[in-house]
Amino acid sequence: MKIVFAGTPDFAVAPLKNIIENGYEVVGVITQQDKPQGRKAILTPPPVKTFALAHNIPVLQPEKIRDEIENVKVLGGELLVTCAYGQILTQAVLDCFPKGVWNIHAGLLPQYRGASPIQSCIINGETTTGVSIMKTELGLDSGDVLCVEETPISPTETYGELSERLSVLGAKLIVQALAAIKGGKYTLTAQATDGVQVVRKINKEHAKIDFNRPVNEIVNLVRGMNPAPVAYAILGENKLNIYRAERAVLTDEENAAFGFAAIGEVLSDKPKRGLLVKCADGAIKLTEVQLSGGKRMSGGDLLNGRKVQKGQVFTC
RNA sequence: CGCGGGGUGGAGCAGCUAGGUAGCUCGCCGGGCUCAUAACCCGGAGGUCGCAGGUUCGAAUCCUGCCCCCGCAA
Repeated sequence: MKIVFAGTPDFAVAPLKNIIENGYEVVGVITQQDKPQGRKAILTPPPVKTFALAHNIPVLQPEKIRDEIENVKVLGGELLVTCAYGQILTQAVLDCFPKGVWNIHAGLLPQYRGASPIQSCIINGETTTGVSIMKTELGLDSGDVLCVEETPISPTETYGELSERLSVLGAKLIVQALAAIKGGKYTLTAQATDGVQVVRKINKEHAKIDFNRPVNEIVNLVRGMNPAPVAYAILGENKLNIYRAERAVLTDEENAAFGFAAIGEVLSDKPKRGLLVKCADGAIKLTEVQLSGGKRMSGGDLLNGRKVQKGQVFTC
């Protein structure tokens, strides 16, 4: 069975690797174009491209895949596996593959269709997610599901950590799915018609912390934004990136003392106590932070250098 | 030539503009107070101030070159 793999970021590498290691013939890889990365804007190939080239697999990087149908056909694949590729496919693309187009989706369906299933799950405070292998059709993540495996989300797990786990899970599932497809023994299940939800791409605009929100909601936002695009808060002229945070457990004395504090006010003066900030329903402890231009450090260290002091108030 | 911040004992910072004994907070070690402590008090160890040149009687501080780290924007 000749397979073409379409994917772009790190997330897609493990599945591609596992497909190859299970003896499938990957005749081509389709990925996004190289993009300038970092401060020097160095042109960087997507991780999947790097991996493919290292395994001597032909790589296609169409600006718009729908305009390069012929090149896709030339690869000679019978089946297309997509995994975080980053472009919308057209019917003409789907028609290139007699054994179908199958997608590895890092979320449960139909609740988490769309571009940011992993991040959105965490931000929404879900305790369970999973990976779905589905048949790709023209609708957005609306295709029939071949198999699903669920996994619990730990209360402190970040976007990056969960993404890594789901990538490995996806790698396992796609190989099972390919075996089923190859043997012709599988059943497709239509997605439920209620509970459909499409989660959009997450960007910086969603990453600003509003301390008027409940503590748990902010903690989840911080988790879902780590490592990118990273939650942040504004303190005067400074922007503070927040990588990790947790609910602060307050003593009775602290509760009494903090009663009059403003929303967003820094409550702690002792580095040992950690960096506590007042929220709608309690206090949040910012445990890993980074000031513009500075290193990442604990909230305690930040207090220690007095870049942030008790009584200052974050802009909400 | 995209914009910008930074490299000072183990950690986080000040000192640099107007060169002249290495500072602060924390950690660590020892002692004390205490029923006890992450609290408090006393004492101590620990730094070629990113690297290399230069100016100077004297450089963390001024000049030149280089290396490294990071935020923003793409």
